[in-house]
Amino acid sequence: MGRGKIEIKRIENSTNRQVTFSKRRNGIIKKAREISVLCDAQVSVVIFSSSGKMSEYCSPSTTLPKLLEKYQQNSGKKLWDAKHENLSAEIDRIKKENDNMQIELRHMKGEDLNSLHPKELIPIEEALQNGLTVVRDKQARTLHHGLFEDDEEECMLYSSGRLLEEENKQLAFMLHHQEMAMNGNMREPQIPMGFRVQPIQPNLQEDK
Amino acid sequence: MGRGKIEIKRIENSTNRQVTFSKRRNGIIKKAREISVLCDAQVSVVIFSSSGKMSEYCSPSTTLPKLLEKYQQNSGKKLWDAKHENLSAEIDRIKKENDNMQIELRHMKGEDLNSLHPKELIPIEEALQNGLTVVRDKQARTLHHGLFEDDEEECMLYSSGRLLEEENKQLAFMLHHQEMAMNGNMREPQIPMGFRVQPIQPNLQEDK
DNA sequence: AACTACTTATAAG
DNA sequence: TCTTATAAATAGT
Repeated sequence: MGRGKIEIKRIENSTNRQVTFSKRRNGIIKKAREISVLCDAQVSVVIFSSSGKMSEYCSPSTTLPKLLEKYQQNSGKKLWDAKHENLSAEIDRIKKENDNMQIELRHMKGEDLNSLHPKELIPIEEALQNGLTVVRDKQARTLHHGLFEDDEEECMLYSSGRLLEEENKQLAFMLHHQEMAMNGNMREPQIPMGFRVQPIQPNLQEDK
Repeated sequence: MGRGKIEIKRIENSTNRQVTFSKRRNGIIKKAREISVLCDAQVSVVIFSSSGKMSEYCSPSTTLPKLLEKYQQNSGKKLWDAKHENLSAEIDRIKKENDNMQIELRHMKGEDLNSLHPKELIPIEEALQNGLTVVRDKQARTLHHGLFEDDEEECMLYSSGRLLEEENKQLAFMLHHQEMAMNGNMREPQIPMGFRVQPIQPNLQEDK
């Protein structure tokens, strides 16, 4: 319909193509509107031009999501379930990760240990011992270097902690060795049994 | 376009309406096909008749899901909002939970402690100490009640662990108190300073 | 479902 | 974008 008949094949001239697109797009959307009114139909039209510009029509009696829901029911085709399944799978994956961490954390806190084989306690104990050593070392350093922020509480902590600090370091040192002897190495303790802790005697040194 | 001009309003005669629907639906789908070929466009048409019969067209260069994905990006409208959003929100929630646990776990293992305020080390140390106490208590009980599975290693562990066990319990006890004194309570230690650990002297009891 | 007179859409200018 | 000759769609039969 026009001054000449045209073949239905890609219009090579870009300008012509664009003009024709515009006219025909309007035509289709007009027709969509008409059929929806005349025939009480639900219609959705989505058009992307070759340059990516989008146009749409959806009959006023519905919405695109509703219409697409109906489409799925009617056709049995899945429009977005693939996405949903991906998301669901992702959720499962993360939840599993979560559970594992939760269990590990519980174990570290001494909870739910009954379900464990005695052997499995050993790495947990080691991890705890190691964590404790690191944390205490960190605390000791903080005390040493006065790295506290400037609030009174910490000043008090600092001054009153002075003595305890030295003592604690000794204890930590002793303990560390005692624990190491106790743990993985139950068969051959590495320090003499009669060893005594003598807290107020500040000459024991950390390795350093 | 027909023998007479018609007004664009619902066709009341049901038969006429159905016939017109059929003709116009074909017309729209034909036009959709034409524009997609002529203008290199991506087109989707979904039509439901008033009686619920569905017809569709989708240009061959794409699929409905792809096209709808593009639609969402382009329009910003959510087509499968509810489910999708819920799932995404769920993922975010779990990921956050995950991150928090990960951080806690790292801290328990003595990692990433530098980012913490010295005060924050205290509860961690307490948790570690508590975990250690529980784990060791559990190990001791296991030893006591001979709950080991039947492999040689554990028999050795059992026999050689007997003495160490008692000793360890004492130490754990001492330590626990010492730590408690050191930690949250730096200002008022709860056990005398001169306290001495005397490992081989099995009369100290846990509270029980 | 086919016909066809008429309206409508649109290709080319 | 607007015009218009012509092709195409379609209302009524």
